[in-house]
Amino acid sequence: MAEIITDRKSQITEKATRLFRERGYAATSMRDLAAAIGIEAASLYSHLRSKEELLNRICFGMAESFFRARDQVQSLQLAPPVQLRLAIEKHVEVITNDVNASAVFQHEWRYLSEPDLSVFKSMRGEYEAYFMDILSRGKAAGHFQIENEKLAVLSLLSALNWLYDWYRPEGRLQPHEIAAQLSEQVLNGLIKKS
Amino acid sequence: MAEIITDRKSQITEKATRLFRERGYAATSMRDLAAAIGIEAASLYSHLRSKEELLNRICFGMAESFFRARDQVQSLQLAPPVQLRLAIEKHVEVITNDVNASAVFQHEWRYLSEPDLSVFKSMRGEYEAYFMDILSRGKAAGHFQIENEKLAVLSLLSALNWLYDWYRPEGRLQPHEIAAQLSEQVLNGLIKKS
DNA sequence: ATGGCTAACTAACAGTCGTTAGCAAAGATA
DNA sequence: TATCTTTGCTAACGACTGTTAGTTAGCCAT
Repeated sequence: MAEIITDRKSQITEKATRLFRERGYAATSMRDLAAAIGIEAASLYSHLRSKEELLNRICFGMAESFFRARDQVQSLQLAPPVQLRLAIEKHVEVITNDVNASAVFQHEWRYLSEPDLSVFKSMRGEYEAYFMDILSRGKAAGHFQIENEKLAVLSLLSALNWLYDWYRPEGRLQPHEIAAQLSEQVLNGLIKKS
Repeated sequence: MAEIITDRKSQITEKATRLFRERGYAATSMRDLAAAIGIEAASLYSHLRSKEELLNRICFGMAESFFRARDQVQSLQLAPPVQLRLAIEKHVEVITNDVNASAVFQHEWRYLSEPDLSVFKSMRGEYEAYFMDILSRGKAAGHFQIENEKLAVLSLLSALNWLYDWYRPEGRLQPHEIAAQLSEQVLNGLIKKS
C-alpha cells in the first residue's frame, strides 16, 4: 500500500482537519497535531503562521466549494423545482466530498477571529440567500407552497448539513442517490399521494 | 426590574449553559464562568465537583426533556401521520423552551467522558429509534413514501434541531406555529399540489 | 568545496487550565 | 453564648497552551 506523499503543508492541513473534526478546534493542541504527523510542535511553524490559519484555510476552502457549486447551478437558468433538485445534488456532493472539512466548516467556524469571522458569516448569508432565492421564485411562480421562507430555507439546509456525520464513502449509498432521496423528501414530503 | 434570586447552584448552571453555548465547552474556563457570576473560580467548587459535572447536568437534563416529550406522545396511540405531527410539535417545544441548553446538548455532548458519553449516545439512539418507529409504521401502513428510513429520520431531526439558533422567544412566531409549518413541510413537501 | 535554503530540532517564554488546601466570615442551630 | 455549616476568599499546584529564538542537518546550485 504505497503512501501518497504530497507536500507537508497539505499533510498538516489534512491532519488538522481530521483532528479539529474529532476533538474540536479549541480542544486540539498544536502538540496533538504535531504528534499525529510525527514532528515537534514548534516545527509546524516552519509551514504556517498560526493555529488559526489552519482553521481559516479549512473553513474558507469549504465556503469556496459551496460557491463553486452554486455558480454551476445558477449558470443553467432552470425552473425553480428542477433548480432546487440540482442545488441539493451539488450541495450534497460538496459535503460528501470531504466530510471532515464539512464538519469543521459547520461547527468550528465560530473560533475564527475578526475580521475573518464577519467575512465568513456574510458568505454564509450569501449562500443561504441563494437557496432563499430559489424558494422565493418558486413560490411566486406558483410551484411551491411556503409560509415562512426563512424558516423553510434554514430547515432545508439543516436537513442536508448533518450528512457529514452519517455518510461513509465506502458505504452502500452514492452521493447521487442520497441527494435524490433527500430531494424527493424535501419536494414531495413523506406523505404518500393517494 | 427585580432579579429573581434562586439558589447559587441553579445560577451557576444557567450561566454555564449560556457560556458553553456562546464560546463552546472547551473554550470556556472556570474563571470565565466565575467572573460572569461575580465570584472567584475556586468558589465554584463549593457548589460542584468539576467542570464536567455542569456539562453533564445540561446534556442529561435536555435528554430527559426529550424523553418526557416522547412519553407524552407515545401514551396517546395515534396513527402515524398525526403522531408524527405531534412528535414534531413536542420536539420543537422542548428546543424552544431552552435554546441555550439545546445548543449545548447538540454540540458539546462529545466532551463528556466515559461512561457518561456512552450513556448519552445510547439515549440519543433511543430517541432516534422513536422517530424511526413512527416512520416505519407509517410506511408499513401505506401512509408514507420512504426509501431509506435511516436517512429520512436523521434529515427530519436535523431539520428541527437547528431551531435553537434561530428561535427568539420575543419573536413573532410562536413555537406552535413554527412546529405547524415544519410539520407541513416535512409531511407534504414544498411542491404545491395541482 | 561552498553558500544558501528548507525543515526539522531543543529550549524556553509567559500565560492559562482545572483543581485543591487552608482559612475566614456569616448565619443557623443548639 | 457556643458550635456547625455554608459559602466565599487567597494562594498555589502541576500540567498544558500557542508561539518564538536559536540552532542544526541535509539538499541543491554554484
